[in-house]
Amino acid sequence: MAAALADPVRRQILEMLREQQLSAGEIAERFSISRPAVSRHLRVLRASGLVSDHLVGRQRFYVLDVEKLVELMQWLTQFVQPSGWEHRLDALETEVYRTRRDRRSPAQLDDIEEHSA
Amino acid sequence: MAAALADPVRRQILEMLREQQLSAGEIAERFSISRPAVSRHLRVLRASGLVSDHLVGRQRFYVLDVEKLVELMQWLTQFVQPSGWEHRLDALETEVYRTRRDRRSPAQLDDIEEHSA
DNA sequence: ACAACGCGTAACCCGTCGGTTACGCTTTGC
DNA sequence: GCAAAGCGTAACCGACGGGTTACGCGTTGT
Repeated sequence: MAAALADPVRRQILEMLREQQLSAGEIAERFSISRPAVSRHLRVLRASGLVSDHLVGRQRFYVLDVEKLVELMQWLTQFVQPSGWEHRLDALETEVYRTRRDRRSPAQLDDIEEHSA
Repeated sequence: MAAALADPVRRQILEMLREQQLSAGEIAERFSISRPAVSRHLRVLRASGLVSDHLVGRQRFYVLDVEKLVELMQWLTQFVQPSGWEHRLDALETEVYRTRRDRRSPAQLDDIEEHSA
């Protein structure tokens, strides 16, 4: 998963998806690289579980899935632990779902089962 | 910097340094890969500012430098922000020094000034 | 002074990554 | 039904990453 964050393009994609869900095309047109190149970055993000996708007609929409980012955050706490953080991290999960609610639409949650990276 | 965290060996090294400073040899002997290989991982960590090093005779000791990890943490907050976190992040810097205090060795804190990667 | 130690660097090999163009499949619209 | 749109995949290629062995340089100890 950490490897997925190594690439600046992929990090930028995640930042885009922070505000709203986007189709593959919408994402691609914001980069100067070719569309297939972006498509593969999206595949990596998908495989690592950082984003979810769902099809709407001929478009594929991507949605940020913060769960893995929370894991990263938790890993980081072993190095940096401001007082009172541990409990906050427990509460994270709940907060996450609230944030996620109004992003995705019909949304199958199956993709959350994929484990790789 | 994110690229430096992509490799599992390097992440593991950071975890080792969390408890105590270690010499290059001490680090290397905990891996099954060759010493030069570890040495290069250390170079990457050094270049990205994740660790500091200081020489003692013919040994080179490595010390964790959490600053860049704090930056990562801050980047992550744009995706995950439990209520009340923003202020805690401001207080992070101070906490960092406390954590670092009781590592064995004289421990110069100058390394926090180094900016790279 | 000299052998051994601790560590970094160089040269090399090979797998992976990230870019490109060409292509194919499904959906949309006329 | 057919052309165009929207994406993904395949094949190819240069660059990079991480492993190895060989080597060099400074430090330590006798």
